Amino acid sequence: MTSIKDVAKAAGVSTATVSRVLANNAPIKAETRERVLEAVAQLNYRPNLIARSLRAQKSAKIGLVVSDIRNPFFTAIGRAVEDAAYEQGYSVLMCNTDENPEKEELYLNLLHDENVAGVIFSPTQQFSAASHSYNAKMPFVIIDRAVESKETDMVLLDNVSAAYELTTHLLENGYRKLAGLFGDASTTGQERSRGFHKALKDYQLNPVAAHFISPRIKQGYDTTIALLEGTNRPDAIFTSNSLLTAGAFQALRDKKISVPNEVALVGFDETTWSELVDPPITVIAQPTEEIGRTATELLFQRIQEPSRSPKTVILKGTLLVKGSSKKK
Amino acid sequence: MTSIKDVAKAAGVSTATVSRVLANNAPIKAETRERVLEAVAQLNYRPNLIARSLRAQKSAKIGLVVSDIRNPFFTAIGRAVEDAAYEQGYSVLMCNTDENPEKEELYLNLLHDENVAGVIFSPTQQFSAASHSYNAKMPFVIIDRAVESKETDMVLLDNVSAAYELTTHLLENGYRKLAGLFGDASTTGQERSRGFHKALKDYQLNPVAAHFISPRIKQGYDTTIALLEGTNRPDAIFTSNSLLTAGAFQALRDKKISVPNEVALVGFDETTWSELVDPPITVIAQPTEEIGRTATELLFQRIQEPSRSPKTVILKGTLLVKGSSKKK
DNA sequence: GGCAAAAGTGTAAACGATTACATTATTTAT
DNA sequence: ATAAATAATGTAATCGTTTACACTTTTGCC
Repeated sequence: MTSIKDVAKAAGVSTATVSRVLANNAPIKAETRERVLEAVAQLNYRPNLIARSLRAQKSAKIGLVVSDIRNPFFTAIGRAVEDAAYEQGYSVLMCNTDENPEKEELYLNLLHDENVAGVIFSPTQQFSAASHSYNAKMPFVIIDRAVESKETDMVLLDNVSAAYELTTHLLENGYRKLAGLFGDASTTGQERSRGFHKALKDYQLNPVAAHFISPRIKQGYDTTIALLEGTNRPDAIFTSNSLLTAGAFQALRDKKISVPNEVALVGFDETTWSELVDPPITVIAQPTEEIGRTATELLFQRIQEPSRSPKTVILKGTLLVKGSSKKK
Repeated sequence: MTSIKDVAKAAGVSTATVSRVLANNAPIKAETRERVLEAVAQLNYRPNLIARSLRAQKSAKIGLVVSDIRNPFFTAIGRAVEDAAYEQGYSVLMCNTDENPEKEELYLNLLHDENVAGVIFSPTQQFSAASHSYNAKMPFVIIDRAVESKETDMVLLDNVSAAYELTTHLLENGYRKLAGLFGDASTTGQERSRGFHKALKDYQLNPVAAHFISPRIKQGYDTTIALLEGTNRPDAIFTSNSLLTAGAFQALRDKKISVPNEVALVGFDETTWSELVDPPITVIAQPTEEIGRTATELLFQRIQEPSRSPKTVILKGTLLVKGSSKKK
C-alpha cells in the first residue's frame, strides 16, 4: 500500500508537507503543492482514514441508532441522514436496537469506540434516564422521541398537536366511538395518546379503548380483531404508527368491515402503501426528509461547537385526509 | 481517556500482557488475567478500535452498498446483513449509490480507506466491467445482480426461472396480451425479461410491450398509463420490481381498471403493501433474510480465507399467488 | 536431575497519518 | 540595507493499539 511517505519521497518533500497539502491547513508554495498533487495522482495515493482518525482524534463517521430500519419512518430518516452526511463527506454507521436497551448500549459504546464524530439517535424509553451520562461522551442528536435531559439537541414532531388534529378530524366527521392503538416502546406513543385524549375531552367523550401495545403489525392485527369482536365496537381506530396501521387495516379487511362507513382508520406516516390501499389511509405525514436533514445539521453544528447551547427543533406533521376517515 | 497503559500500570503488567488478555491470543496465567480484567473493570477501560484497526490492519466493519435503502428489498437485506454482522461483532456502514457509478466508486474507495473487512455490494451495470480491479482490494460479495467476473462470490436469485414461473402463471390463467416493465438499472431487469420472453415463447406468443425503464414508482405509473391508453391494451402487466409494481398498481387504480378481470398485475418482492391492497398482488417473494445472511456468511468466509475459490449461491424465489392474477 | 519444549511476560518497533516545534527562506517596513 | 515579520518546509513526537523478538520461568520426559 502506498503511504504518505511514498508520496513525500516522490515529490521530494517531507511527509508534513504532503499532509499539509492534503488537509490544506497551512500555507504552501503553489509550486510545491503542485508537485505533491502530481505525486499523489501518480501513485494513486489515498490517505489512510484510520491513521488520520487515530492521530487527529476524530473521524468522518456518524452513527445512526434506531429501533428498526425496516420501519418506513426510519428508512426514510436513514436515507435523509445519509444524504446530508454524504454532502459533508461523512459516512453513516447503521445500528438497529430492536427497542432492546442492551443492544442500544452496546451500539453506543461501539460507536464511541469507533471514534464517531457524533450520533443521531432514537432512544428506547429506558435510555432516557441515562441519557446525560452519554451526553458527555460524544455529540448527540435525539430524534423522534423526547428525552428528559434538556442538555441534548433534539428534533421532534409536535406529537400532541398532530394526534389532536388527527383525532379532531375523526370527530368532525361524525365518529364518536374511538379506539386508540399506541406503541408502547417509545415516548411517541404516549404523546400521541395525550393528543388523542385531549381531542376527545374537547368533545366530552371517552375513548372506547386505548391500548399500549408492541409496535408490530401482528399486535396491531390481534388487538384490532379483539376490538371488533368485543361488545363495544369502535367506529374509528386511531393508530400511532404505520406498523399498527397496517395490522389494523389487515384486521378490518379480514373481518370484512367497510372502511370508512362502518369503521374509520387513521394513523401516522405516509408510506408507499398508505395511498395504494382501498380506501387510502388518512394519516399525519411526518417530514422525514426534514427531520433527518435537520438532525444531521444540528449534529454537525454541535461537532463544531460542542459547548453550544442545546436546541430542540419541533416540526409539524401534515394531515393528509384520504378515504379512510370520511363517511360517504 | 483511559488507555491500555493505564490498565497495564494498574494491573502491574506490561501493555503487551493487557493486549494479550483482551485479544485472547496467547497463553496467560490465570492469576494475571484476572488482575488485568479487574483493572479493566475498575478503570472502565474500553479499547480504542481505531488504534487497534490501524495496528492490526483490519477492522470489524463491513460495508453495504446498495442503490437505495428505501427500496423494500434492500431494506430487508440491510437488516439481515446487520443482524448477521452483529452476531460476529461486526458493524455495518450503509451506502446508497442511487445507481450512480460515481457515487459507487466514491463509496468503494471510502470503504477501502476505512479499512473495512469487506463489502456486500449490489453493483450498477457500469460497475460490472471494472469489478475485477476492486476485487483485489478487499473481500467482496455481490448480491442481487450478477457481474461478469467469475472470481467473485455472489448471492443471486434465479431470476430467469422466477420470471418464467411468474409469466407462465399468467399464461396458465388465460392472459395472453402481456406487457413487461423492467428496471433498466441492473442486470436483474434483463434476466427477468429473459424469463418473461422465454415463457411467452413457449406459448408462441409475443409480448404486447416490453419496456426498460428507470426503476421508480413514477416511471412505472407513467408507462402503465401509456400502455392502458394505447391501441393495443395488455390484459396483464408484468413488473420486475416492487417500485414499478407500485406505479403500475396506482395507474390501474386511477384508470379505474378492474384487476384482475380486465388487467392482471404481477411483480417481484413481498412488501408490506403487496397483500394489503385490493386485490393483493401476486409476486415472486425473494428470500431476503436468507440472501442477506448468506452474503454475510460468505463474506466472513472470504475474510478468513481470501484465497478460497469463489462461490455463487443461487436462491429460488417463491411464487405467491394472490388475487391480482386470477380472473374470477 | 538435566535438557528441551512450552508457557508466560516484557521491550520496543511498528501501523500511517497529523502537528508542535524548529528551522530556513522570503517579504515587508523603516 | 537590515531587522522584524511572515511564509514555507522539515524533524520528530504522537495517537493507542498489536506483535515480533527476546527473555525468564515452568513443565514434561527420560
